[in-house]
Amino acid sequence: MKVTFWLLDINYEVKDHSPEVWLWGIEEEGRRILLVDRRFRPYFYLVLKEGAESEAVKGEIDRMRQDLPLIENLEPASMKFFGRPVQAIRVTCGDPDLLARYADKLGKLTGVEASLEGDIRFSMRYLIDNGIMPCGWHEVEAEEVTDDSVKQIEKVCIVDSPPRPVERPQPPSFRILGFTLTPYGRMGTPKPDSDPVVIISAATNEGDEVQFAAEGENDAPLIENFNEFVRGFDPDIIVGYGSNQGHWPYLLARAGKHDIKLSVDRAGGEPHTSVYGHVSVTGRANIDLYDFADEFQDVKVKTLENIADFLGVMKLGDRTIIEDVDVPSYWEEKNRRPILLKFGRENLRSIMGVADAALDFAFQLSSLVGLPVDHIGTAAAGFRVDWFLIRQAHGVGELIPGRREQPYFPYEGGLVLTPKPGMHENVAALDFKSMYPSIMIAKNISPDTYVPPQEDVPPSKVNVAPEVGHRFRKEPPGFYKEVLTRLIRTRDEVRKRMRTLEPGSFEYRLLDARQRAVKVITNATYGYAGWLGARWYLKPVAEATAAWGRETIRNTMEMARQIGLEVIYGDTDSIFIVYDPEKVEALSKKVQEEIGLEMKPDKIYTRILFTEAKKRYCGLLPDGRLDIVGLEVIRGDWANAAKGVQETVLGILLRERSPEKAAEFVRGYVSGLRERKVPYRDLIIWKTLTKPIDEYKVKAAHVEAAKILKERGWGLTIGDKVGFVITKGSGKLYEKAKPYNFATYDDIDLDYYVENQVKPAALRILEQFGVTENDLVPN
DNA sequence: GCCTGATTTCTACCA
DNA sequence: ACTGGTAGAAATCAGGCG
Repeated sequence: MKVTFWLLDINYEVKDHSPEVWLWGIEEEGRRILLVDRRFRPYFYLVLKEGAESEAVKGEIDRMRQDLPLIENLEPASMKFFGRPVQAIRVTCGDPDLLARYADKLGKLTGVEASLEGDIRFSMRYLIDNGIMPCGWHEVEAEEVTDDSVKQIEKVCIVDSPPRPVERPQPPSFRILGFTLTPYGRMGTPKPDSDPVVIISAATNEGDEVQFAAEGENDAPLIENFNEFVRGFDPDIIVGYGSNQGHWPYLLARAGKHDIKLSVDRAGGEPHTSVYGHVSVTGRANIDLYDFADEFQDVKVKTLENIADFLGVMKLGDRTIIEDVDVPSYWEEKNRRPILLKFGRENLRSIMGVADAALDFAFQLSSLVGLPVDHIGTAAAGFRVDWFLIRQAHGVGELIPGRREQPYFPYEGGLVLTPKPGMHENVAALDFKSMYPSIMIAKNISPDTYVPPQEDVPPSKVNVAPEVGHRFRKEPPGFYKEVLTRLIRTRDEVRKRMRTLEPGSFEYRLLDARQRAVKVITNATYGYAGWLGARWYLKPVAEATAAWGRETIRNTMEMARQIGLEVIYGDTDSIFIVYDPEKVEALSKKVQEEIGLEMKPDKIYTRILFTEAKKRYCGLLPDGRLDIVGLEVIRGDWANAAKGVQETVLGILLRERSPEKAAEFVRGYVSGLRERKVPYRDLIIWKTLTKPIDEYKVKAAHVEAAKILKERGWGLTIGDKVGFVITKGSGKLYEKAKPYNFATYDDIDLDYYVENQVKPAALRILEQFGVTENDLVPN
């Protein structure tokens, strides 16, 4: 019987050294289905040394068979490795969990140059070899069977033939569950060992909203209730915020305390932490929206409430925020408990709203890269590119390189010009359309086209990178060139189709998510090529790309000058020039003809202000908005007081061109600040802990604040943002830093905020106009 | 021991 | 746990000072 399904999750089981692949999906008719494939075997490749005989190596392997009894098959294979044809033996081994060990052992044989692909996880192997994409539709021949095990699924089938992808206009309708916990700890950050969960809030995309409350401090019943609720609703997708590192592990630990099995998956098991640190709920897609918070670059402190506020899902002004440590005071008081429950519901609504904004992208990224949607969020950018490339390589018979330990040597990157300081009228920022990918395509830069220095190749056959001298064959097209060309073409096609659709329509949204996913992978490829962890790492690739980039921007500036355009600034792939439409048009044309890359105006500024610093400027756009780049205003580690003042100063200067008025404003603000009129929250400074507290070499304000938090029971880890204020006292700054929630307005060192926050931020700009520190002293 | 300028450490940004 | 280039604050070091 033919089954059409949308792939939600995949896992595998090993029974008596024999693997089964389980594909969890949703049928077109909406039934939830499990497809079991018992026909697939894991394997790896042994690449033979030059001149080594396949039969001889087979003989070597045969002599080891008693040690490696699960070898099922040895098959010669003609493959490519970095574009070079190689002879290999494909070794099939029955048990996927032993594959890596077998691959290592056989890699040491005399006739073997390399053992490859033994590190590809079995479920990924299955997807790749069959061309199956998570979050996509497939057809398969399968027989329905009756399944009497504990699986929570409507239909179980045994697969007869490999599934193949098919096109369908839209995904099935999902059942989505959102959840959040309220843990209760009287000693700082709650610890699952001692502190119960007092509320579990859950909602479904069908409009149900429930809250389970603990009985006193006994959370056993609410865990049971949650268990039941999840099973009853049977979600396809589970969303949370911070659920991978926070809620799931906490809930599991609490369930463990009570000997309750948290059986919320579809296979009768429990959630478990798996690759890249995601929590896997078998048969469902567990998605932690926090893993997609990076998509919202404008939000500096990535809390759920800030992201929900940014998206307009739930405004900060309209909601309650209760810190973990304050939970007891709400929970214990009868009349305050409803506020705590309300806080839970608000978080839940935020989660559902953020899910609405982020899930399309997650699905598209998953189906582009080929990683299951529950892994894709936790996989770092480098691994996303890695898996994308693995798919592409497999498609063209390329062997997948392993990761290798290697030393790090830095190389020179993009070119940054010193700006012409001051105010400029009518300036255009021109930039190259995906410069690095375009260069990699144009120069055929790739690990497989690289010609090492000792190799003799006629100069006419290679492109030679400026400054660094690396050579790349012009033909045939390299791996990166092929891949990037396809990506760019795909994105162009998607965007073309979008233009025929109503923005806001279902398909438009889907395609927009698609093109964003393609863009993310395209833009990460250059950085990936220079990343030590990349399977296709080759320093000369990244180094040559950057060198050609510098040459490109230098040549472009020279052309601009020849045409009579004044260059004010430039950074990596952009130049800022005084705008003259005709000359700019001429420049684009010339660049296209002589360099072969596409360059166009990105933004036109009515007026733009540079200081002498690179990477920091502010422009006024025709619609009246300020475009602020690099300055304190858009940094997350300055007090709002300073950021706000700087933004206002920029506004006055660029819109009204009045340094006097700006200085007057600053004086007024400083007076107000000294009179304690600035809200406390505008004095908080946020900084990230980038390493464990005891690894810091110098004493720093945010680290000292973090230590205080830790003493009081806060659990802080790498990546956490610490909010602190500077309090009165003597000595070093770090001695005066206190967590914002452990200080009051009376403790604040207002002088610090005037002298080290507001004034420097304002003067950074106002100095350009001859305004001095004295001019900012209130009369 | 204190002052000062140079250097290091740290974070967050730009492309 | 994608790259290098950069600004800026604060801590810390190193040397001058009889």
